[in-house]
Amino acid sequence: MTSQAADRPDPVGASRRSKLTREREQEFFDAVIEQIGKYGYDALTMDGVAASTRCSKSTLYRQWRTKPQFVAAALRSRRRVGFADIDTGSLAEDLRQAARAVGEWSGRDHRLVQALGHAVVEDRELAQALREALIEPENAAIAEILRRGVERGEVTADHPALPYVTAQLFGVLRVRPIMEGRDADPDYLQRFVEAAVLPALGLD
Amino acid sequence: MTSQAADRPDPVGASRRSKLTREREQEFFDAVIEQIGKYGYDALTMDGVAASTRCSKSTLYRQWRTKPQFVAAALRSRRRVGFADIDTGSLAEDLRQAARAVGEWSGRDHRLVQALGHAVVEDRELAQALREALIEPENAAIAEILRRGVERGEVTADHPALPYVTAQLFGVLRVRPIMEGRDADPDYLQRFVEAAVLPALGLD
DNA sequence: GCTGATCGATACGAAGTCGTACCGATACGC
DNA sequence: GCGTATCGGTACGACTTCGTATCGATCAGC
Repeated sequence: MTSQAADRPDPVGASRRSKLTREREQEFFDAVIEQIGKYGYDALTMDGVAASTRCSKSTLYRQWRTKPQFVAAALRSRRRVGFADIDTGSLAEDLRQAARAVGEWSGRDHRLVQALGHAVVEDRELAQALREALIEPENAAIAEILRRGVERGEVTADHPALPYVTAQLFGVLRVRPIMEGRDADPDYLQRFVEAAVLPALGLD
Repeated sequence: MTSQAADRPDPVGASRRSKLTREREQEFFDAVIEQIGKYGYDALTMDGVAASTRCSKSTLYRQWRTKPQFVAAALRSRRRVGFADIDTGSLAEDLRQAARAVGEWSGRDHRLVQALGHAVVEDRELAQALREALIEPENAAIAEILRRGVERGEVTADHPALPYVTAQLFGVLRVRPIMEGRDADPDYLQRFVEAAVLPALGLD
């Protein structure tokens, strides 16, 4: 156990002895995420990130060897669950709130998934980072909501519609912009849950 | 009316007096579609198309001014409906068959939509071509199936789940590869229709 | 047939990108 | 404090791509 204390500016990678603070590092990652969401993975340039964050490319390439590895790191940095704390005691209400949460908070993230859609085919590390950072947490959050519903006896554990709830939710989220040219806002998603998801589950 | 008869090799653009036959033109388009589906829009290169079809870039740039216009033309060339002829007399059965058809035939096309997802944000013409060529026909085919169901009185015209059927179908189609790492094959889609779509419509 | 435009092939300029190398200046570790 | 590694800045080489230009060969139209 080294004397590497905790009241200093919290350098990244204690073993690497980098001068970058975690806040600084997060600036890089935010820039990456923003660029990709706006212009796509291919349009993301290391020069661009360096310029917009006023760091040098040397720094980026010192910390992360290549562009895909850099992006993967940025993705991992935002691993978090947006609606894991939903627990109203009613499956129907949980799903309604989840729908709203997905619509509000996934606006940027689903753009990210869309933008990375083809890049991940070619880079295994990128694909795994994407799954860990965005896909799995969402998956797990919905699964947890459903699990509690089953536990309370609101639906049977082998209800045929159960395995499709997550796909339904994120499916319409991603398809509406293409089909109708409008983003899937919270209202739309809640109406969808009300009209299609709950009835399929035999609720409401 | 000129003597420009019809027993000749059918040149492209009668007014342009091009020497390219329609078959030759279609070869270009096929190469474009294949490249995009495999490697994405950004990875598609004019040089690549020229090389793989053994034509010269001069030819491509003579006929289509820029890369987006070229791609848009290629998209328009494959405007067609894959399952417009489904009409079993039963809404439930129509939807089951549509699900299978979507799974079989959309394998390539939905890859295309995915690959073009971000490119269309920046090019208006490309976006419109994509809509006309792929989105609208699919939309219309499902709408027609639903319309007949309403006509036969199998569902009411204002059934709340009605507006979401198309989005659901294409939603899970596009999301399953990301969520589960597996393509949405015909079996999967039919199970989904059976378990979620039909119950939501009050059928079956 | 003759004329002229289009074809395929190739070379080229301009622009942009990745990743490396070099450079003082600064801040850390001892 | 002093050495040293990392920082930001920039220049660079190799490469790729778009779109244009050039050039002989070939095919259409009259």
